[in-house]
Amino acid sequence: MLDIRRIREHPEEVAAALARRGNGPDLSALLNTDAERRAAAAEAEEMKAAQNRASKQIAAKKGAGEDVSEVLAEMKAIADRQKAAAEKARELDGQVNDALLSLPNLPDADVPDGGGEDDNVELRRVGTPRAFDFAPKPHDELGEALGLMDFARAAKIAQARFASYTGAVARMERALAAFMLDLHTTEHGFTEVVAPYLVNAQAMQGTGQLPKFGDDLFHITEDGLYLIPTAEVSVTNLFAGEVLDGATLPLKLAAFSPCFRREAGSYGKDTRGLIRQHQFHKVEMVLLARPEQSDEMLDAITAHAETVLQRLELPYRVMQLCTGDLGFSAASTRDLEVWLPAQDKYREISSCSNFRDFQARRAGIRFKDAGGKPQFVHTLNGSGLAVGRTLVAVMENYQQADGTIQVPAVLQPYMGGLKVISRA
RNA sequence: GGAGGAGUGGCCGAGUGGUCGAAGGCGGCGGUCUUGAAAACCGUUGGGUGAAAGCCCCGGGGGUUCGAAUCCCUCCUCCUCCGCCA
Repeated sequence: MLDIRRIREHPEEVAAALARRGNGPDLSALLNTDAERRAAAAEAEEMKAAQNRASKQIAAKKGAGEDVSEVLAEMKAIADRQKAAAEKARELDGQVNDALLSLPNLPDADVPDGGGEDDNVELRRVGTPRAFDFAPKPHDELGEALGLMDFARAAKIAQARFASYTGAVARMERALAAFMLDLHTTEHGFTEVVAPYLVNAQAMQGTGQLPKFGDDLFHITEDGLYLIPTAEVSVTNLFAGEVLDGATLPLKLAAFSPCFRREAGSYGKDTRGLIRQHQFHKVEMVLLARPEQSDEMLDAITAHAETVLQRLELPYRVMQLCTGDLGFSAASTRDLEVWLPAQDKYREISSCSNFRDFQARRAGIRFKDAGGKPQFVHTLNGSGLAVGRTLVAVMENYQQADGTIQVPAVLQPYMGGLKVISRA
């Protein structure tokens, strides 16, 4: 959430930054409500102060055995006015808060302007797509031909956009997750975390999924819980409402989790295979940092995610998202796109973002140095990586003419030394 | 799921309607003393908002009252017992 003071003090600057995302909102209504709110709050406070003063008087008089009936009658009137003013202030406060919760983060100044995906800027390309001497097949065809992937049965017990896989392919999913977690925890200094896969509405609001994007979430109304669309939600909100010791920052956490997305509005997109599923696994890196650390940390997590692809020897490119493609909560985002030979293009496999104090403000995550005032942390996160999509990339890039799949060297120790996946 | 108990400052803990943002202790910080340390003693020690005065915060929310940490409702969390269960 944006700082209301910043909006109040530099409205043109905030409006201009928001406009860079496309159809910028009109802030004048918010500013008017905020002004009314402050006036109402001031009045309520004045009234409350009078009430408090008189209240002490009553206590003192009573203590001295004096008659208080006159003051009491006066107080009743003040109390009524106080309540009315407080009620008005509270309502306006709610309105301001609702408006703030619906405003997206301001893009960083160096984020390129653009209307959407096509305006993203390629920062670098690493690795060379392999030259096939046969037509590479999509992963779902490969998996079904090997008898190790089953979309029909998954749809039978759930619905479309769910998958089931078996044997060596299932094991590779586990191997990938284990490899990623081991890499981040042993080489990149992350602490592994397991956190809830179902969270409450407040957590979803903390990281920015609610109130605006409830349609993208699976919601268990009976219990008031939501299935997480990413471990970012659980892990970031673990620290909601806390004041952290500044010396412990940056806090670097890595979590493996299933992710659940309703994919509302993506009908007809990526309907085949594992690319766009309602349920998938992801290893997520989450960082809580001091403000001055966050730029460097965004570079770092991007590099950590790239390391996974490099170790797997998968070709990829790094994209700087433009203002029009930036997520609601992010100030700056870099996507990693892996080469998928069957699609003949690069596809997103990781998204690394700096949220600055946007999420911290919503979730109330602060830090304090010895003797200092608490201030908001900066939050960052990055996929390291989306496991399902990594499986897709491995299968497609490592496929052989006979439909078998080589196991990347780095995964072989995680798969009992298996070198090639062939028909079960 | 049923029955009961409990949530107060970094921690422990007092406070059952009035001058209580809250005794006392521990811990932290500063000081006195000491060659230094310990002990002792003195002082200090939460957060939000605001230019300030002030206002708000005793698990969350709501209510009663002129006035709530204290009374009522509701939700959450934890503990004990029973039931069920990976």
